[in-house]
Amino acid sequence: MNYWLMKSEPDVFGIDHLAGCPAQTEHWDGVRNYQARNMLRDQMQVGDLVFFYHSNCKVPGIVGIAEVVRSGYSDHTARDPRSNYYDPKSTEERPIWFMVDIRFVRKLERNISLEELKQQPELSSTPLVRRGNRLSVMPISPQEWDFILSLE
DNA sequence: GCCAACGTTGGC
DNA sequence: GCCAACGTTGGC
Repeated sequence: MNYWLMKSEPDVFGIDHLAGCPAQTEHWDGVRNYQARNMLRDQMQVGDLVFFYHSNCKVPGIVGIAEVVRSGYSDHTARDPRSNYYDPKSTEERPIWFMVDIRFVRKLERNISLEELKQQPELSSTPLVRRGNRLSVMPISPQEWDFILSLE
């Protein structure tokens, strides 16, 4: 059982989009970064919990919780020439890119902004608050998970 | 919209 | 295999 944080732009796919999906479940496609890919492919397990983070918006921060309901499998958008995420190097037999399925669990009672997270000494070593971090999927320690929830 | 930070690409 | 150029991310 692991904890994660996943970033998404609310204008593109926000927490309310996830909540509105059939079965409140959606595949998390389009990750095209090897470090994030490795976590999707190798480490994320069914039952893992995910902080849903809104990035590239007015108030970036954690807005909800989701659960991994299918572990890593081939990201089919890499094989779709019409997709923004098309990568001709990825094939059915040898996929390069992976995705997981996540299901909406709940929204937080209030959004916890990046600004607020940065002010917490307990979170000083989490990758999220480190400057210049661009990972769209990152691990959260159990201690960090509990602490962040205690801010809610 | 700016720009710092970072990852990827490709020439050599 | 180095590294400059380029593209992207994402906070501000």
